[in-house]
Amino acid sequence: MSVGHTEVTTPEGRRVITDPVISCETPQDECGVRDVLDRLGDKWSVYVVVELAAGVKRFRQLQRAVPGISQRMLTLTLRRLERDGLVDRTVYPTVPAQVEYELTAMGHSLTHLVKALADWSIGHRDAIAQARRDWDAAQ
Amino acid sequence: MSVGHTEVTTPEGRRVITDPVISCETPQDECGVRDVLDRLGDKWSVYVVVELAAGVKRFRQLQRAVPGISQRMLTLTLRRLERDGLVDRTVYPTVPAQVEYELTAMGHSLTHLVKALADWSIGHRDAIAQARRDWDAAQ
DNA sequence: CAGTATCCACCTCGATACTG
DNA sequence: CAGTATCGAGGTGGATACTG
Repeated sequence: MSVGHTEVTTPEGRRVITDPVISCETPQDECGVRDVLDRLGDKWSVYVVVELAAGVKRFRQLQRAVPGISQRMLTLTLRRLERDGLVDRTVYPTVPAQVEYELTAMGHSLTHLVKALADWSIGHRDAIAQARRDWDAAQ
Repeated sequence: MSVGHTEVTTPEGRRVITDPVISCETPQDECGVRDVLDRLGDKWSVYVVVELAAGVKRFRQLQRAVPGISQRMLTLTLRRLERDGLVDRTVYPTVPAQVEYELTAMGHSLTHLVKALADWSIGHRDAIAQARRDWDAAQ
């Protein structure tokens, strides 16, 4: 896979792009970019990752920290993150059960990007909201 | 909204996090972070943004550049990006019609994050794939 | 506390056909 | 070329109830 592009100058002098910027040998797997985006794209992963970025947390602690997430979705989200090697799960055989979640090294390396995304998000939320109002009004 | 956290040291000497890292006055709108993530999370937006990051492109050009995208999804994706103020659409009243798409300034500012994400993705795809194999084998 | 199981509403997306 | 319209399959996520 490659990330790059080819610029061509037309006879009219306009610069246009001819080649795909992301090109894959196997378009089906989409170069593994989807692997990450699927995790970032689902409804809760980013919030869970951001919470865990601050440190180790238990299941209930996470559920309180992420407003609105259901038990089912927190479980699913954590399992997927664990499967992808982004989160470690530690079970303490106490009664009642106690389980700690923490980011792996790979999970932490993703954190910087996620935070940058959150910051961009917050910085542009008003502009986006305004753009939407304008667009909707124009329709 | 705030991005931050509060560390507390327990009587046992363990550091734990008590407060949500992302806290919103209105949990419903999720601080506008979802506004961005929804766009990044859908199946095609990132690819379209990456293609447009390289320069102006027409509809068909985009469709060729993004393997597998249907006419319908390209239209929907572009409309949503346009509505969010990330993409500009210019119609030339020729026959047949010709429409050019390009990133707005805001769209370009998102590009850096998207590229960073794509790079991270590519850099960790093997590690993630391996983690998944391990996890699946353990089940 | 930390889950699992089930059911269901919704929404996204793909395929297909048609239009200016 | 650049769309729109319609249909239908599949997947995501919420509510609820139950368990070790």
